[in-house]
Amino acid sequence: MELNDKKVPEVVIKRLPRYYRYLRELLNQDIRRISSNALSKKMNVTASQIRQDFNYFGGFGQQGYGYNVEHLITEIGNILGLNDGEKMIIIGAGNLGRALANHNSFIKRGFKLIGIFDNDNRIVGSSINGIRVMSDSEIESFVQANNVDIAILTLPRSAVHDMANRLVKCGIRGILNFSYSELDVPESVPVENVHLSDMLMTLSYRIKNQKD
Amino acid sequence: MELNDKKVPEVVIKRLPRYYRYLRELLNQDIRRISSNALSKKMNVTASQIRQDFNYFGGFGQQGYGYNVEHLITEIGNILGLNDGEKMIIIGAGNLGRALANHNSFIKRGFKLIGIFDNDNRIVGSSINGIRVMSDSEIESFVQANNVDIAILTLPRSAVHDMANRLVKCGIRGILNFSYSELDVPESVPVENVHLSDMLMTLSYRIKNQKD
DNA sequence: TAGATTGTTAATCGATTAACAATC
DNA sequence: TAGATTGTTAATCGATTAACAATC
Repeated sequence: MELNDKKVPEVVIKRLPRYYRYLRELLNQDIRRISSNALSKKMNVTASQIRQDFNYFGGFGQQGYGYNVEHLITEIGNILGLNDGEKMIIIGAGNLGRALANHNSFIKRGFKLIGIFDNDNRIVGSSINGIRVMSDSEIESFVQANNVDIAILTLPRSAVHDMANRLVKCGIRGILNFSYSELDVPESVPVENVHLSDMLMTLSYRIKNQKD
Repeated sequence: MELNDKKVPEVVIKRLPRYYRYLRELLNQDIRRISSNALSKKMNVTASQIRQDFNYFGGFGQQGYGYNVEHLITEIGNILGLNDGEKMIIIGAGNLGRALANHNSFIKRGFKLIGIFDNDNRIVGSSINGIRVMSDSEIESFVQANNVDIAILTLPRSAVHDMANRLVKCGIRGILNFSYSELDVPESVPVENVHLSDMLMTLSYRIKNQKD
C-alpha cells in the first residue's frame, strides 16, 4: 500500500488508534465486513470522515462491499507500527512507574517493556512484574545495547529535564512523559505528554459550563 | 468578566491549562507582566492565537502594557473552576488507583480527593495516603452525601461500564477514565479518557515516520 | 505626546462534510 | 445487470494567522 503524497494531518493519526480499537471489537464479535456508514454509527463520526481518513493511506475498501475488518486491522496496525515490536523502558520506579509496569494491558499491543530504572539503590536489583530494576547510571549503556525505542518517564518534575537530555543523547526515539512539565527535546524525538492535571482542569471546565 | 456570546471552541479550552501552567512558572520567576508576543515565544504558539484565546473570555490585557501575570492566572483559574474545590473519588484501588492516590501533585490544584473505593474486602478499611478505602457498595450513598464531582476510574475493562452507569445514576458530574474502553454515558456527564495504549500507538507512528 | 501592545476584524488556511461518478 | 458503497472532488465550516485601528 503506497502512501499518498499528501501529508497526513496529525488529527488523522490521533484517530487511528480509535479505529483500531473499534475494529478489533468488531472482529471479536465475528463481524468480518463493515461499511463506512455502519462504522460511522458505532463510532459517532461521519462516514465521510472515515473514508477520507483511510484514503490518506491508499484506500482499503471495495466499492459495493465495504471494508474487510481483518484486513483493515492489519493495515492500520502496520501504519501505526504495531508489528515492529517497539522496545520500551520505564524510568522511575515510584508508585506510578510500578503501576504501569504491572499494568500488562497498557503494555501489550506489540510494545515490549524490557527494563525499569530507578536511582534508589534499595530497589535496584529487585524485580517488578518479572522485569529487573536497574540503576539510573546504566541507562545509557542499556538503551544503546538494546536499541530501546520508547522511554516512559515517571519521574519528579525536577529530574525530568536532565533525564530527557540524557535519553536523547543516547539515541532514544520517543518519550511518553508523565511528569507535569514540558520537555525541551529536538523535533526529531516525538513526545507524548500525559498531563493529568490538565485533564482534570478541562473536566472541571466542562462540568462547570454544562448548563450554559 | 462577562463571557462573550460566541461559544468557546473545545480546542481553546484544551489550551487553557497549558497557559495556566506557563503563567504560574512566570510568576514563580517573579515575572509580573508579559506581552502576548513574549508569551508566544516561550510557548511556541502565535501571539495572535493567545490574544484570540483570551478574548473569548472578555480580554484580560491592556493596550500598550500587555497582561498582568497574576491577574491572568486568577482569571484562567476561575474560568477552569479551580477555586470551586471539586471533590473527587478514585474507584479501583489496584496498582494504578493507589499510585494516583499517592501522587499528590496530580491531586492538588484545587481538587480534593475524598474517597477511594474497591470491591476487594481485604483492603476495605485500610488507608491510602490518609484516605480511607471503602467498599464498592457504599459508592452511591457516599457520592450523594458528599456531593462528589469527579470519579476517577481505574477499573478492569469488564467492570467499567456498569460502574459508569451507577455513577451517573447517583449524580456524578464528570469522569476521568483510565480503562481501555469508551464509556457510554449521557452528554450531560463529561468524560476525559486516558488511553495509554492509544498514546503509545501515536508515538509509534510518529517514530516510524520521523524521516519520511 | 510617542511607543507599545491590545482587541478585533478580515484573510487565509486546513479540516470536515456533502455529493456523486466510478466500480465492485 | 442492479444495488451498494467506495474513492475522490467540490462545498462548507471552523480555526488560525495577519493586519491594523483603538487606546493605554
